[in-house]
Amino acid sequence: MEKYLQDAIKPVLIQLGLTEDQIPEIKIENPRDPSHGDAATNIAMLLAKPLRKNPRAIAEELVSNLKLDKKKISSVEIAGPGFINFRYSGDYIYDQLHHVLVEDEQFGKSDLNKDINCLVEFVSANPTGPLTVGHGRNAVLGDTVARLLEWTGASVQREYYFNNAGRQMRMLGLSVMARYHEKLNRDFTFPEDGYEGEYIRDIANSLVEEHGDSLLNESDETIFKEKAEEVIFDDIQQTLKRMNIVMDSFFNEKTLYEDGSIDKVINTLREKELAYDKEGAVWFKTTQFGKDQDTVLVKSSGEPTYRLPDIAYHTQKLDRGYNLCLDVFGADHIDTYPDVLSGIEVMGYDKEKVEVLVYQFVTLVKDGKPYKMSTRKANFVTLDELMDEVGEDVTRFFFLMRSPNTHLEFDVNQAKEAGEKNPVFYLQYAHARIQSILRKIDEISPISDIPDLSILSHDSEISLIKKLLTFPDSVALAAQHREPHKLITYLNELASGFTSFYHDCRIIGEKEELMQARALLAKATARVLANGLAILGIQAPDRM
RNA sequence: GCGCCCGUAGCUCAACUGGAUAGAGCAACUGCCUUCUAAGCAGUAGGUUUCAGGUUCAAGUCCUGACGGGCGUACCA
Repeated sequence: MEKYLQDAIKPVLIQLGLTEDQIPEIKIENPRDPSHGDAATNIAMLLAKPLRKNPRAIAEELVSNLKLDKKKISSVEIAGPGFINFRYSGDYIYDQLHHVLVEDEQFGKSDLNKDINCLVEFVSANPTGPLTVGHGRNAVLGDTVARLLEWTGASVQREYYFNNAGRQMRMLGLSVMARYHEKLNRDFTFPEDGYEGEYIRDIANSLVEEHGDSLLNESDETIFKEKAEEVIFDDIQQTLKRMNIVMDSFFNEKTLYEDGSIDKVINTLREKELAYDKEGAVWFKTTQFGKDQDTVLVKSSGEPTYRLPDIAYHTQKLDRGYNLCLDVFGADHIDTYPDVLSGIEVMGYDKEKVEVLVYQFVTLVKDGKPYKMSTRKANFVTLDELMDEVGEDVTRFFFLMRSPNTHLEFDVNQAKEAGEKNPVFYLQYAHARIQSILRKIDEISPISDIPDLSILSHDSEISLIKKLLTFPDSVALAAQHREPHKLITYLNELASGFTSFYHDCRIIGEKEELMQARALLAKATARVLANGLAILGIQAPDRM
């Protein structure tokens, strides 16, 4: 419809004497206030300046020359400072409602992003411990944005990037080793920055079960580290699966050393004189790209910092043919992003193809007080614990509920409430309620596929239908902004629209024709709720 | 100090990226279950969008400055 209106308006503007490039983008939007019609454009106001005319006069001229299909648009009004408001005709609305039912599980999909071949990299927690609440937001955001992109036609790959070498992993191995000795009542020294979580003991215990005391003579931590990695990765994958997340690939940072990507980056930077040696380390001239300081790429110990593999990783991703690399990470990593972009640009890649989705931190709140969380110490809350407490659907929903750009306060008490206070159930309840009605109708008189929908004329019916029709727009909007919460806002409005309808209009007990039409409207609503919840990765239950 | 993000109802947050009378949920108050699920509905109250300027037909949204909060600013990831 949006396109239809744009295509109708454009020739009129040309007719009014404007050239192709004088015409600004013709924006069609859904007015907030339904009394302003179903679609509106501000084009007349935008043209006021170049045409040096009163916007209302432009609007009038435009409207009088506009040829619109009566079957689609029933009225056009000029309002306020020069808005042009369009109202859909009944025929159009009923036809589109029918369309929802025909498309069914596909309704809401588009080919908006059909040219995008995207790699979404997310979670990417190193296997040093179970996923925590902090990772939760990352995981759910990444997965849901991936789903949104898929719904808009993109082809999407989900990848988990990790590093199982380096200091942190060594520390993990040493921690397990210490616990192993502890378990066998031997002397042990727990490393100073070791991992203190209880899970380390579990890993050590299972080593005792498998190997008895035969590992006591192991002089280095390797075997402990490997066991830890295996157990922890297993645990992480289970947690992800529980959250409805399945990765397509896991990418080990080590690969970048093996395939020469790392050397290539260093060499290229040196050739371009953007990398240099100082005090035994290799530095990247980030000051050339507007930074206050140059940054270290390779430490004097010979170990690279994370920035170097990060750059190599991105070039590698682009080499694999993706035209969009979407990285999801927390606000604390924001500073590395410009360096990576500078790096890949120097390497001759298009930095426009790399996009970052940054999210702010999560605070868990319980009984009105924030949880204290420190990752290294034992007092973090794992994602599994959180899901045990509030459930998987609620967990996903809460992480998606807010704009990624604002801090998220996760109120555990509110999340635990089975009803009223919990916004997830509102959506699921609406769906379950409709299914229940449909089951009952099915017993009385099975729903026909082609009732006369034009019998639907109550305000609640009409506004519900119109709400249903904007679902694809809402999916597209959320996808383009990479902001799933926009879809949640929509679904809340939809559910609210349904409950008003439910309140105002009875279905069962009305005369056959009306019951059939209303049943179909309810069915379409359930479909859209289910599709929306599917994008969010949340169940749409048939009974509650 | 510098960089990024944020400041909207008592609380948690929206506001289609510059549009028309700033909206939801929770908390408070008033009604509504003999009828399709009350995990619900209808209504009341709650605002100088932190403050001060500016840009324009139009500013919560853009610009400048202040104030307040978060994160970063490592040869940690």
